[in-house]
Amino acid sequence: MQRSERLAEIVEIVRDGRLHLARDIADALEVSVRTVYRDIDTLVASGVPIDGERGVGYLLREPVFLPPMALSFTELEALSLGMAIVQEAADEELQAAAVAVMNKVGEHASNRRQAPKSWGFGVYAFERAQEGFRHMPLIRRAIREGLKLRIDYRSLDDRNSTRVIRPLQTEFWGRVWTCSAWCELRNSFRAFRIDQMQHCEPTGEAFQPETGKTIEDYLKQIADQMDRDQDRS
Amino acid sequence: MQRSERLAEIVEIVRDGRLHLARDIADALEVSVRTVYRDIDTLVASGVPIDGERGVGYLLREPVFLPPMALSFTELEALSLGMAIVQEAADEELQAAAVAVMNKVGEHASNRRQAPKSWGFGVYAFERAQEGFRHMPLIRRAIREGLKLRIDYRSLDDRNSTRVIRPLQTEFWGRVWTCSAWCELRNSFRAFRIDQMQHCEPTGEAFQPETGKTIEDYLKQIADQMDRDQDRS
DNA sequence: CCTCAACTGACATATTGTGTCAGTTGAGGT
DNA sequence: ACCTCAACTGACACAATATGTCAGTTGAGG
Repeated sequence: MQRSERLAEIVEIVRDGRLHLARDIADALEVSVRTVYRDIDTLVASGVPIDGERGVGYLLREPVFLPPMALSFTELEALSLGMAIVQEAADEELQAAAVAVMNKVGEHASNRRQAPKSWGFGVYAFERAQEGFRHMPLIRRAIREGLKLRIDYRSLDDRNSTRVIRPLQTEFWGRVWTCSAWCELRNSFRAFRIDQMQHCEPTGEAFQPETGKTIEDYLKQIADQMDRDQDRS
Repeated sequence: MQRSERLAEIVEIVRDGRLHLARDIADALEVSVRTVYRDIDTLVASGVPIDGERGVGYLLREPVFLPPMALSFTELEALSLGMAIVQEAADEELQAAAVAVMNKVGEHASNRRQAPKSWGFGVYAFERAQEGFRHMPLIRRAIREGLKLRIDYRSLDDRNSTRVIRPLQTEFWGRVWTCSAWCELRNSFRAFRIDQMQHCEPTGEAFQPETGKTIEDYLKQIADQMDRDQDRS
């Protein structure tokens, strides 16, 4: 195995977010431990955020690494359009992320002669409702990490309630965002408009995927319901 | 200079879309020509689409290369959301490109333990109007390559006309797409709804950016107009 | 103060990369 | 048909780099 391949392999191994001992990595790649130390040095020197702790092991910090990646022009256009829309249609955190993505991609794509300066897209007419985005970063984090949320919700017919939910997915409907969740008050799936949440905070409790209460179950339930509706008509 | 750095350098050099001789590359990197041939072998072997032609030189084919890139979770979410929207809201060519982008990113992002299987986004409620997308791939190509287009257009008050335009940018309005262009019939900027174009074909003529007729001029004109409107009120 | 595992330095050895040289090949021009 | 150009290939000696072994040091946690 080539050195360069091995470096990529180490990133792959460490990327699962768990602890890894230099010894295990060395065994997996069939090289000596010393070589692993040297390789990790090289990786860290070229910017890969690997943390090593004495007596503990190695861990990759947050970022996900994309290997050198070939995107065609059309794919770059899709990317550029998508990021333009996100900049109009989502909360500030995602807006900033979209800008960051375009910067990372752009700085390398733009030093080609044949590449146009402007990517030829404009995106308008998404009504900005900044208020409605207020809770989105928290909700996204809760979905990622499996955290229960307590929300004060005002339904469309103006009834207020406080519930604990297990957030599963957010949906974008062109203008408004909803969050689908397992509702512990009703003991079933519910979709909540994010702009109708008066308040939203983590309960401090985490939840594990549980049969019957996962996003897959929810999507299946919706699909079944659609089938039944069609049978009726 | 390290071999790995040098390989990256060669990609940088060749990326400008012009011809390069192995000799020139060798001079620029202060290595022998033989080494350049070997390096280019290596690059081609790892998938970089460099074309060499005997007696001519080297050329990089279409793709743009992104270097190993670190994306944070939030940036990945922005990407994922954007691609999901593009899959709903654009023509088939862009849809396919969006899928391809997610596949490229996904195959590397998804073998992390902490990464959720679903990225927690759903996108709905973009009315698909496949007919309206018919001319989009051609228009995008025309914008990229600076090609004049002849269109049969039906305006919203049902008047038909045939014009030659210099397409500058496409805009997405949530439901419909428009194309802003310099109209050679009216000798001024016009925006056309792409779904209202009955027919659309390249004239075969190309155009160069020309003072007063570029996308920058157009955007500036719109900005000026907005200022005037505000003064009036 | 003991253990664990990350880390460092030194040195011989194995592997890989590089330049030089001497060719071959294919396309385009004369 | 022949020439030129520049991509390409193979071989070989030599230079640079990577690797394993060994013998340490360091910092955190028990």
